[in-house]
Amino acid sequence: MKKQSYKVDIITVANAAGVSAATVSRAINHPDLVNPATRKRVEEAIRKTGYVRNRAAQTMHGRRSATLGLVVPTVNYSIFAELVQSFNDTVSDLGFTLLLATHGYDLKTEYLVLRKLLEHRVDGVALIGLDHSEDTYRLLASQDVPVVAVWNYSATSRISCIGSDNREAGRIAAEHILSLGHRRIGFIFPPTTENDRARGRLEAAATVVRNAGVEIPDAWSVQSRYSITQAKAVSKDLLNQRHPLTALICGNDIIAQGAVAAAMELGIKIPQDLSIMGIGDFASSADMFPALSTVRIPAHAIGSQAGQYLVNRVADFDPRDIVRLKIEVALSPRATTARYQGDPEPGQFARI
Amino acid sequence: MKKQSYKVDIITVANAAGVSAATVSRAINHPDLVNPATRKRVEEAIRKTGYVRNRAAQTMHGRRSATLGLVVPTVNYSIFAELVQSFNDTVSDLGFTLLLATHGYDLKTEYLVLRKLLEHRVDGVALIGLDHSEDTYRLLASQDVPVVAVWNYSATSRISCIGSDNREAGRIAAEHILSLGHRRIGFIFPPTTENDRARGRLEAAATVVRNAGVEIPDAWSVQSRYSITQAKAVSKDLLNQRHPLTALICGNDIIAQGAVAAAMELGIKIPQDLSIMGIGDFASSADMFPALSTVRIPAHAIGSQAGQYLVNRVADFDPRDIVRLKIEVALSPRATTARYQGDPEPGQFARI
DNA sequence: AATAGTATTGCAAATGTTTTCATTAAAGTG
DNA sequence: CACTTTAATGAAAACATTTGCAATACTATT
Repeated sequence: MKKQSYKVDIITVANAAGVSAATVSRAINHPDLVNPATRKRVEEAIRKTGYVRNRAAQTMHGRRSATLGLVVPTVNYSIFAELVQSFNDTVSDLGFTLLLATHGYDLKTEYLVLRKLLEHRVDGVALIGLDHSEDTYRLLASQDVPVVAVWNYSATSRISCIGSDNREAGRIAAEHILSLGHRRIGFIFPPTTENDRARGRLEAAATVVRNAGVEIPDAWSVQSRYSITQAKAVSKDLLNQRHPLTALICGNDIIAQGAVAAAMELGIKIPQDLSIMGIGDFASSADMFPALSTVRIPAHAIGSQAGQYLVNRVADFDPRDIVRLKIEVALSPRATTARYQGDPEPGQFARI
Repeated sequence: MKKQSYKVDIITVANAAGVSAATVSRAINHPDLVNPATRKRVEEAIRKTGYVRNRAAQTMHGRRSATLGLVVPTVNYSIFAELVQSFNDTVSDLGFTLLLATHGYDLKTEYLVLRKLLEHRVDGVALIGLDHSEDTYRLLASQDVPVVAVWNYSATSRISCIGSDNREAGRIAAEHILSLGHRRIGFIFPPTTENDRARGRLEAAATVVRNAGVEIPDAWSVQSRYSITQAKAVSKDLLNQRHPLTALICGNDIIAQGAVAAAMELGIKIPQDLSIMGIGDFASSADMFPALSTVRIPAHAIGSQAGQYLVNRVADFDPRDIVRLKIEVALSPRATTARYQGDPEPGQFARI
């Protein structure tokens, strides 16, 4: 009885319950509008027929699709994974299903996947960061779908944004290293084109360092993609050249983890011989050994706030204006950074 | 011109191109059926009007929804993240969009999110493992939607499956440890209820160890959820009790990473004082320090094979019978395991 | 030049809901 | 008891597309 092999639609249910399709629809979407006794009968009929309602039809009618789109560069590694999880948890509890798309750090691809999400008539969409192609911004404007840029905060964003100030994160990382007395500082960052997160962090960190009168030789600033394997290789390379580095500022925790592994493999003592600073504070950073010093960017809070905002926008609780929410970052000094023990007199950068 | 504020549908495009809606539809879905010149005009009209086609209408018509559902326990931490990524990459290239849902290791929730995916009329759906509620199996059968169980292989699965044999993974991990001469072995595994992956691994590992004549005191076998923080705490606890353990077999790499961090923090030398074995081989395992010995489960291959299979099933290229594909696991001995140096004469377990 | 075949297009039906409007029944109200 | 509300339901239109069928215009074939 339960295994209806052929299409069971709302009319099948209506017949089974001895009511009209309209009543079945109401029993599902506006239970308070139908007589409790009737409702019971409908529910029973749904159970018996094995009916699964068709959201496509609902969507087509102009009602909500009950989906939200989320576009991230990648879901590999922890950063965005954590964000995806909290975003999903939040919107899922509120009745939405997640349409996920990734673009592998390519903004042209981002435009294409965004289009696909809009074809599915997502009720709202979240993107990572504020670096997007002009096509992307135009498309979003033309569809006027609720949208939010997640991860980055900017006071001048073209669209609503919920996230942290990456320049601040970079600044804090650099100030921490400087305040420990380091003057010979290496930088390992991801490519900064089409990536405002990394760009903001690097620019701010480098500026702080230079403003403190500390030079950054070109050879001490290298690039690594978002991959622990590559980060480790790049770090090994850098450290093998025996530059007199005493500290390393990394663009994110994954790179920092690679740098830590590289240093340990080379027998460099952390933090005695080399301080390593990350940015991000991923799930594993606090629990690795030695525990990673980093700047905490609260991915969980960001994801859940973004989800909440989007749901509110869909329900039209929130205003249609641009909203900008800044989630504060915080220094998390742990075991991979320590005061420089060498020649410069300690406290020399106390003014920072 | 480009920013059509109000609804632009297929008819708007048809008018703009001076053709019928049917022709526009064909130009999009069956380009070969329409005159090249007309097609050009239609494409131009689409561009000009800013038309974004409505998949809901298409879905409703009974055509493909062009979405695939993926249900995972969680996307936090690397395991499933890696799988999600490769699955998504594969199906995305083939024109599908991913509907993602998570259930937090709760099978009742899994049923509910699966239902939501089916409401959206996904063209196919992938679940993790083979432990599912009876309701779930019934629902899948009644909807006869292409489905595949990912991650686990079982010769007797009720539905198609693509994955590795977790018992084999557990066996290999245990054999590796035994072959190194260890006899005092601790176990840290996740809860095994509603989780056939963990259960298979633990049962097989324990069986191998016992069959070798090695006892496993209850106190040496502890549980930890899938969290590096908890794993580290649990490991510290276990190691602090000063059981004379010489090796630890962990249910997955996350737990193993926590165990490694715990041991290092306690000043226990790895692998000299303690060997630690993981299962999974996540992205970071090879590049952490010391590099983690583990059993490789090729998440990337599994995800991409599963995606490919599902797409084929949707296109009806694959047979409708149950397909079972076994992805081989492999020992990845690295730096966290070493031959036991103590009292038992080496080679004592050579017969294993 | 007539015929058959093929390529291209349009018309209209069909898809599964939701919702407006109308209708009926039941319940208050004076 | 006649009259007005209120509650509960149904009929049918609307949503945006796809596709079977039919019609038309070409192209080849004899």
